[in-house]
Amino acid sequence: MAEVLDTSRCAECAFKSLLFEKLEFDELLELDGAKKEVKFEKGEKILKEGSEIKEFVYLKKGLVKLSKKTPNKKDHIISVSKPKTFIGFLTVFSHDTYQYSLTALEESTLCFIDIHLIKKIIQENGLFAMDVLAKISQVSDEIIHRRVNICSKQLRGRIAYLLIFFSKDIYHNTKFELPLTRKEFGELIDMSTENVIRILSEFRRDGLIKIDGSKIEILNFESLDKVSRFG
Amino acid sequence: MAEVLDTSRCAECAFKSLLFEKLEFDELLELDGAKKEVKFEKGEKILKEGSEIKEFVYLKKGLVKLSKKTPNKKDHIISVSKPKTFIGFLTVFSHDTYQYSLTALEESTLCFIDIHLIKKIIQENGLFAMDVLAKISQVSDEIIHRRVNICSKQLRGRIAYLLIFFSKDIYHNTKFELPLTRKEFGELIDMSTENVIRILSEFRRDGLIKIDGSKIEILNFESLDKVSRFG
DNA sequence: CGCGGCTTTGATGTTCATCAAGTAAAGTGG
DNA sequence: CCACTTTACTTGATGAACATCAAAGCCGCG
Repeated sequence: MAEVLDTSRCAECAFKSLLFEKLEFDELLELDGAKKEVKFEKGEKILKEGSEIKEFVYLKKGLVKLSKKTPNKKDHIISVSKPKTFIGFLTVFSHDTYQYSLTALEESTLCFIDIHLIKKIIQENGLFAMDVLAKISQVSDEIIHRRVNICSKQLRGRIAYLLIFFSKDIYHNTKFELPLTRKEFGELIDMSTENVIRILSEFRRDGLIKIDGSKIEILNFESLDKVSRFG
Repeated sequence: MAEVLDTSRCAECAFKSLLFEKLEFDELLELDGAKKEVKFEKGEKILKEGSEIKEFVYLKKGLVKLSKKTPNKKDHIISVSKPKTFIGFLTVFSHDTYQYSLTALEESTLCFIDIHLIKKIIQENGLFAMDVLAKISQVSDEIIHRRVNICSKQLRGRIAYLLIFFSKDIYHNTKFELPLTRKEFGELIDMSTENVIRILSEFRRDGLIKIDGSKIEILNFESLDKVSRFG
């Protein structure tokens, strides 16, 4: 179950994150008081789409997915978020309810900060406002960029693109454990589970990757990258 | 050719736009001095991807497309922007160069405002900062939402979705002139020109729409909407 | 032990891009 | 003004890409 942690100070954690660099010390103290730090197990649901936005969500550690139900009740994964980013950026300032569900893909630690406090600090601290803007802009831009890329590729290209994404952007390693089931993998790049498996096997036969269950190793990064760009 | 206009005051124009409601009068005056208002003809290129960001771009009147070249040199349309929105929101605060090209789809009037001035006002005026955040969040969210929707549908659903988008969100009318060629239509929703035509003809045969060149009229909104949601 | 969920492979039919060919409209140069 | 090119649009035919169905193996869990 989700477990509320005896929190470490924001000052220590926040200094590591780009966003909070611009905060004054008393603002950080105020954050300390108003935040909750919660740990989630792999697979645990963090937020449900449609629920009211009360807090600003920061992913301190771990990996989470943003998803949404389609009209025909299928799950659709919008994006996978790396640690040290703010989730829900996309809706927090323009909606009253979360537009996406949030689920932990690995054991993850999240900070929940009262949304009114964040808004207050934004209004009072111009540098902080600029940083939030930069971050929001960057996060949105990445998501859009990835979406456009994925849409315009054929299946082989999509799989390759996603493998390289996990390797380069998330794990910084050619060897990693895929945090998604094959089904989720398909939901993230709009293809059937069967074809996810088929193409992964194809890549294995072609010597591009090695697979052992959810453990994946990229053997030929250059070729895979070519497939990702032109497939 | 693009024509620099004898500009009307920001105060008048801006008061109509949500974003500028929160500005003080002297800030508006400052904007007046720092902005350029330019008119573009249909088809004219406004910005090229890769060029340096010096200005904040506001679409006062008209319609523009955001596009990008794929690695194999094809054009890809990211989004179509309605008037009274800020373009380039997606990159202005996180990059030095524009990530997308901008082209006028109709005769359009755009305002260019020195980016440093905007950043200065954001830092000094908290309410303005909050408004920019809300807008940026909303614009990004819409684009992501549309992209995800389009990706997850089959061709019939995509075409229907886009027709309804133009009818409801852009023209507020069941009758409108499609501002895109069939080819561009395809570039926007990732499908071949031929299939755009084929499916439009199909919709015509089924009595869902009426087509006369680029003039389109939606005859059966409900059915088209069903196709859009479940196709 | 048996059930359900995840994974895998093969077979089948649908959806879609591509190729080819033709028409219409619109600009271009003499 | 007319031949000439170019560009957008349209339809049909073909094959490739892909989803779906079916069946079987695997593993964790009650």
